[in-house]
Amino acid sequence: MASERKTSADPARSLALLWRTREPTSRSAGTALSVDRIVRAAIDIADAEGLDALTMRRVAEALGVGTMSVYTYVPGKAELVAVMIDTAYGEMPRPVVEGDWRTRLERIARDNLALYQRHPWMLRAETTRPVLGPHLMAKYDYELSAIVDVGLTDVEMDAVLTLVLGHVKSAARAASEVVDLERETGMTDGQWWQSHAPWLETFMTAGAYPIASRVGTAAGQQHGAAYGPEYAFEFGLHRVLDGISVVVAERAANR
Amino acid sequence: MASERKTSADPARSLALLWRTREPTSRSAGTALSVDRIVRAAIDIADAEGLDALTMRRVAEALGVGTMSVYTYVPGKAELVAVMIDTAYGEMPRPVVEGDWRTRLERIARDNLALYQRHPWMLRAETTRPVLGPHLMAKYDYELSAIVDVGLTDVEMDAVLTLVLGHVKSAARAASEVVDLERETGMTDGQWWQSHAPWLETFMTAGAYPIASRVGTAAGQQHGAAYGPEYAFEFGLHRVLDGISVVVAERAANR
DNA sequence: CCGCGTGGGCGTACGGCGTACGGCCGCGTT
DNA sequence: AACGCGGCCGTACGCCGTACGCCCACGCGG
Repeated sequence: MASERKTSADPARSLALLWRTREPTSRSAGTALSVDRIVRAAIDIADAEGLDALTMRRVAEALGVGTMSVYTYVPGKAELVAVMIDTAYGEMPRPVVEGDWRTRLERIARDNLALYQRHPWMLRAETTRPVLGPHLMAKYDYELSAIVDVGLTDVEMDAVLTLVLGHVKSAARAASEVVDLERETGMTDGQWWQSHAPWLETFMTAGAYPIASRVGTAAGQQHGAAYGPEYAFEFGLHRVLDGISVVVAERAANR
Repeated sequence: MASERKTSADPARSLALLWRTREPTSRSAGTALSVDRIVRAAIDIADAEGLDALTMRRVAEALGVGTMSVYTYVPGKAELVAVMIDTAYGEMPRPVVEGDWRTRLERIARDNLALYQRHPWMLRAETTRPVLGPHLMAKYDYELSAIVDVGLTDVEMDAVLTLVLGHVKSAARAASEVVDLERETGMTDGQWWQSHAPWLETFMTAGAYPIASRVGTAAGQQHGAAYGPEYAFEFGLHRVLDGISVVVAERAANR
């Protein structure tokens, strides 16, 4: 079962780790381990095999050291995951995008989707409070800059970003579920449905859930699975941007 | 760490459990345990102490039986959680709402938010494929009926619901994080920020992240924490509904 | 040049998890 | 009255995160 949190009681320790406040002593120069090497190894494992495969023993093994050596650099697993998350944010592109705010926001949404596709474990790890590392700050700053001049209040800008990123995360999660259900059961999404459908029909007395049956099969088969999540992402994104346009237009009119 | 899934290889067993296909034999009449009693106990534990506190030993203890007795009625923990989820869906109200589709969708969003507030563990448990139990079907059917006559295609109706419910879940998750961070650290959201802020300022060299700093403090202090998540929910919901209005109007015009 | 303190590395162990396995026992059926 | 089957559950296994304390080599002050 998920856990995380627990520790983190000491803000100084956690934040110092995220911000890498630790000038390398002459002593630690020639050591085998470092926070960076540990984080890199951990991300590789999580990318390749998912968050469940990420154990402290596994990380240590990948680095060729004893399990407990990892704890020399990282207070615990929760903190390791936090640094992994901030590191992943650091990899994101932050291009200067020509065009209007809508173009920029759409680009941001797609970049975030790509992030979650590259690191699906983030979808299950980001549960607690935001990490407050340097790369998250940079990301937040960059994303705000895309809409800073459209006439919204600061609070509204934050809410807009929250909305867009929330949608991306939801859609990414749906897509990721399809993928790793496939990995775990060895069946495609379509095959999974086919194996469950006959049983479902057995239970559902005819005529119960009429709308659900019609829409469910339509939604299921029209975009024959695997393309489903992408459709949901695109549809939702355009709806969300349309909705934001309304406030933006309001503000522009009142100016 | 989170796990779930694993088992579930056998659709028949899982679905039969969800749909309670199991006529009570004369033998099982006077038994102490039942799927319902187990599920009820499990939901009580998860409601009161969170998903981390939900262990098979704990459930058995609450029922006054041996740990392994639970496995007589439930194949494993993943399946238990699935039944818990479907049961929770069953508690939701499904009133006939007067008014237009927007009124009904808004009501649905609030009902779903209330569900997540009553059962915060669902936010962390619903990760895998939807449960396909009778109550989820009923919920899906009911929610579709709210927008069945606005002129959208079946696929679009599904996407609209996905969008709205996704937003609700994101907002509920944000709100839930505030609550259980408070429970775990014993500090309010404001206190947490105050304890981290001085450290953050130490690390952030002045002038870095200018927009993030301004907007972050504005967003943080204007609606002085604890009210933040509610604002994000309301703001996002109105934006989403506005966005949906646009497609609905398009379809109405083209008819 | 030498001793020593310190910090990196890690072996062992503990408590807790999900659950496989096999046995016991009392009831309903024949 | 005998039987077998299904509810019940004690024990044990292999995982997990991590507390604790030891060893050793290295860098520095004398």
